[in-house]
Amino acid sequence: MKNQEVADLLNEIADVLEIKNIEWKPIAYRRAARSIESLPEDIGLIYNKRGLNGLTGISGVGFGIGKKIAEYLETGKISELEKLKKTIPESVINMLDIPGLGPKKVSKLYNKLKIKSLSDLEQAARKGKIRDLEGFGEKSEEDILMGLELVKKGRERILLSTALNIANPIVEELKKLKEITKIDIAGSIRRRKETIKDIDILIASKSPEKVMNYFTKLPEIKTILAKGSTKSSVILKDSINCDLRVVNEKSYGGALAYFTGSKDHNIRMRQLALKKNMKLSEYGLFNRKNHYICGKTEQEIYSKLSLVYIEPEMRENTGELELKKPINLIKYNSIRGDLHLHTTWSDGINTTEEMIKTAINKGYEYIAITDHSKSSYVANGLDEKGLKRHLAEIDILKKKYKNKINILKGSEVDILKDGSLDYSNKILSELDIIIASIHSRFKGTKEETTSRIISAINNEHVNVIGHPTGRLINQRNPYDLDLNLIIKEAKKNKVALEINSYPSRLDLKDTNIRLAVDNGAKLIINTDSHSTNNLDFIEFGIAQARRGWSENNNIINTLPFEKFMKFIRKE
DNA sequence: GCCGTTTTCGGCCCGACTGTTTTCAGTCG
Repeated sequence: MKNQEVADLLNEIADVLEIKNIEWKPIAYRRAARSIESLPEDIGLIYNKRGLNGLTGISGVGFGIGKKIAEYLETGKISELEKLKKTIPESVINMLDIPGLGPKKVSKLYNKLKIKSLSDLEQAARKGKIRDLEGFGEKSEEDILMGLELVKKGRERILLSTALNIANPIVEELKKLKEITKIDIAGSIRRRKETIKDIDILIASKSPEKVMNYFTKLPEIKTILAKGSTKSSVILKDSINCDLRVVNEKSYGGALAYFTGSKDHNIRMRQLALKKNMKLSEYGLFNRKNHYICGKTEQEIYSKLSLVYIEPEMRENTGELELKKPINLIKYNSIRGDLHLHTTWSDGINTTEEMIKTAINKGYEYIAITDHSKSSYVANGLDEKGLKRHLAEIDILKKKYKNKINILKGSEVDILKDGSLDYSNKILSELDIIIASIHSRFKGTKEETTSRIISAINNEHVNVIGHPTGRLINQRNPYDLDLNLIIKEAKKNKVALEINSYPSRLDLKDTNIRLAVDNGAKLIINTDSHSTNNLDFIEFGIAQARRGWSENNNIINTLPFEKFMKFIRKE
């Protein structure tokens, strides 16, 4: 999947063009980059199949950018970018990472003061050389030095689960203020994006000053970046930015839509409003004469624009605004069973019975206990003897809880180097459900890894491919594999691809899920729990499924038990 | 550079906040 690479290069072109003060082109490059980032299909594949026409079919990609992408796919570089980079040192571009420095200021620093790099910049700021530049002052120097610190620390996007753990207590704290009549977390958290850059909170209140004063004094706050009567921006002690916006109730829906994004979804909405002779802003929908039409709720705005209501998880401008009929996304309470659970028999920290009781409390109809197989040494995988003892234990628990929940005997079996499985077919046939996963040799070639997984899919006992791409967010890239082929084989062989809900995995990811949905493969949402607490991760898997436009019929563990078992038995 | 039932040329979302200004440019989301 070269989509991210291509998007990064287009953004790089945009950076250079911006510093050169070229208008509009950077916007076009960035729009194309974002569009490619959220493309479900591999851009290389699109080009192979349909050539340049395929590329220009991508929204935001025209002939000019299309040709550059084609050049990159064929030769591994873009000559235009190489040329551009010669006109401006690469280290100058890095200055754009500093908050408060945009293209105009960076080019001024470069042209007037000959500042070429972050270290040049630091020296100049310390020596007080920047304050004399037009448009800069003493405060600018301070801000630059602070920004340099932030850049040095490296501000990685944090996991959705981490962001929620930080944001929720702040919301709870704010709720104590009686002047607040409504409050929501908006932004990418509300869209349930897998990683988060900053926390956006929206509030309805008639006393915005009071809210702002209360907010900016919260103990969680490290630095106040901006404080106005309707908008404040702070850095939290967890080193993540948090923006707060206060509006009145009349504008709450407009503001919620605006503040939830995505940026591209908003822009498209506003364009559609203009076409209908209306204007959309965070204050709501207005007519040409600036008379308020609506804005209390998001639903009425979509409706007035003759659009179907779009759930936050779908707002990425990847075709959702062209929908004629709403998509009935899987609900957060649609899952009937968790089929990927570990216990103390391998690397889990809770016993089988504790896991079962937790699942019962969550109201599940069925679960599967799936400890590791013998090759997962580090995960304390079970050899054949261990597995037999484990199964005997499950049999006892099955009887004990038979009126409360259906318990399946399963295993997460390693897919070995040659594509064979870690247990013999005889043993596999004694189990109810098999998840086959790769846990070793991540660096095989695309062909090797793909055929390894396909061998597993072709094994009659396999029901699920666990965390199919192997990525760990911010830690490890996915294996190189041909997901299209895997999706096709999985569909043919009645094998479900897993949406692993573990916050650092979320594997398949949203665009992969969309690809599977589009191609009719079945999916299963599991938590891969290693403790009783982990069962709550299911919400993250469901969120990603929704981001991939999944409906209930795409996800096998939304099925009632008997129907679910039919799929597992490949009937 | 992209895009089009208002356009194949001339637009390109909209508003808040800050710092350096003395009415606004730049940045951000």
